[in-house]
Amino acid sequence: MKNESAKERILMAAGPIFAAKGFETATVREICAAADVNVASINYHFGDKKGLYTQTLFLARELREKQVPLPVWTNNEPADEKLRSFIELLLQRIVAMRTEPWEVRLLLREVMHPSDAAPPLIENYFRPFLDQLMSIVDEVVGHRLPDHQRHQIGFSIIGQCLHYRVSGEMISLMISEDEYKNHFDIQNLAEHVWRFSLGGLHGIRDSINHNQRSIADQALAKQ
Amino acid sequence: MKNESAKERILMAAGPIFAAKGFETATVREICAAADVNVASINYHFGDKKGLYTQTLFLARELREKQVPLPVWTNNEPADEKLRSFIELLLQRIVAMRTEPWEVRLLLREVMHPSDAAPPLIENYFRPFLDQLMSIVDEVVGHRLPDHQRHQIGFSIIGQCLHYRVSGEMISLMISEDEYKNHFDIQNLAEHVWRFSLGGLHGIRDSINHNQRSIADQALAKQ
DNA sequence: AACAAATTTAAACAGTTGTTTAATACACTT
DNA sequence: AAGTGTATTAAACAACTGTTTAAATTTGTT
Repeated sequence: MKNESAKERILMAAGPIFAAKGFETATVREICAAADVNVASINYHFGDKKGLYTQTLFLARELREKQVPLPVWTNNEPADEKLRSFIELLLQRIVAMRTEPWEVRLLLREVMHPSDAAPPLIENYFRPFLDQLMSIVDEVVGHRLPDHQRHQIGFSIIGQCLHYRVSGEMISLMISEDEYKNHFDIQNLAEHVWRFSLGGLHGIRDSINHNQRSIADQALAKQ
Repeated sequence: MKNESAKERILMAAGPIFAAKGFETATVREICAAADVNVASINYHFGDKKGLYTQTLFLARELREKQVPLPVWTNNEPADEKLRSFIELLLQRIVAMRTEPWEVRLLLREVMHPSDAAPPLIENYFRPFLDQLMSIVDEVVGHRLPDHQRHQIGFSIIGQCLHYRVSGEMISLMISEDEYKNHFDIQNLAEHVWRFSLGGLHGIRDSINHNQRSIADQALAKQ
């Protein structure tokens, strides 16, 4: 049972607990009990509680990177389909209710309340993710939009997905159990967010083309 | 300075502190110091800390209801414009960074981590809000969609807005200061979310019409 | 086997937590 | 003015917090 070293066991035990309770509410005694080590071990190996938290956060990112690497598509995959699978990946990463690993919960805590450890997390983890999403958006729209608009669109898509995580409990309280079971699983949500976002992107694409050639827009306005 | 009763002062002092720190991290001594009352007063007037929290939560909803009542439009306002102003209201209510009152922060805490006090909050506050949004969606789309789709659309719009609150700090860390100042104020965000969502809704509307008469869809597919 | 360094341990530390107590002060009616 | 119920107070309570100490144990090296 004690194959791993005490330091490793602490690190592994700390993850789920910090993720569930946050830095303040999680206690060192609780973590040490879960790791089956003495209360003094955290201070010996990590200096203090904060040191352990930082190390745990870095470990979470490292593990998550290996678990779900950025997707790579065949070079001629349609942009719409890329967006579809990206959204599904996003939902699966973030919102997967039952099997959600502690790494996700911990990283989400950091998203909502960034600490000093946030910047390296952004550069190595979040920005590449957002970049890939935005490059798909470029493809769907037809060309590269201004930075601020690319960001806004990215956040619109991410925001929709994240909402089912952040407000997930509240949502399940607001709709019937049947509706929740039948229409709010990952597959159905991905389908909806995809269609909704695709409509938004087409609207943007068409409003640009409208300035150049008003054909498409007239057809839209007619019906 | 002590015009109000001790009970009222406690209630007023507790709001901002619970909102800023959450139930666990906020301390009774801190609240009592802010209210300028004895430490025993909370237990005397509210039974225990939890009792005070519940009362504070109800007060927050009550105050917020008066501060920002649901908007009422002229009967012939265009649906698109209703959606526009609803989104702007939503962003103003939720995301207004600087002047954000403690009531909003406290209610948002409850959205993310519902307690036993959540159900009455939903019925009296959140559901009417969602209902109004969905009825606007009905107007834009042209008729009433199935319940699950109405909900999904509502959550797509709310999710986009909420994201700027939930992940606001992280977003400000991810984009340049200039871009943030110039393009991520309430006005610009409302404009974007509106256009993006309108596109999504038009997409849904057109895909329905497609089944009946394929004119609009052909025009879309052509360009 | 013997020494030295690294690790683990039980115990105690000083500080904070929410809550309770019993004495005091206040407001109000009779 | 006396009496009564309400409100406030300082003090102490027991439980818990992160951290430190110094002794005991394990580990690795010569």
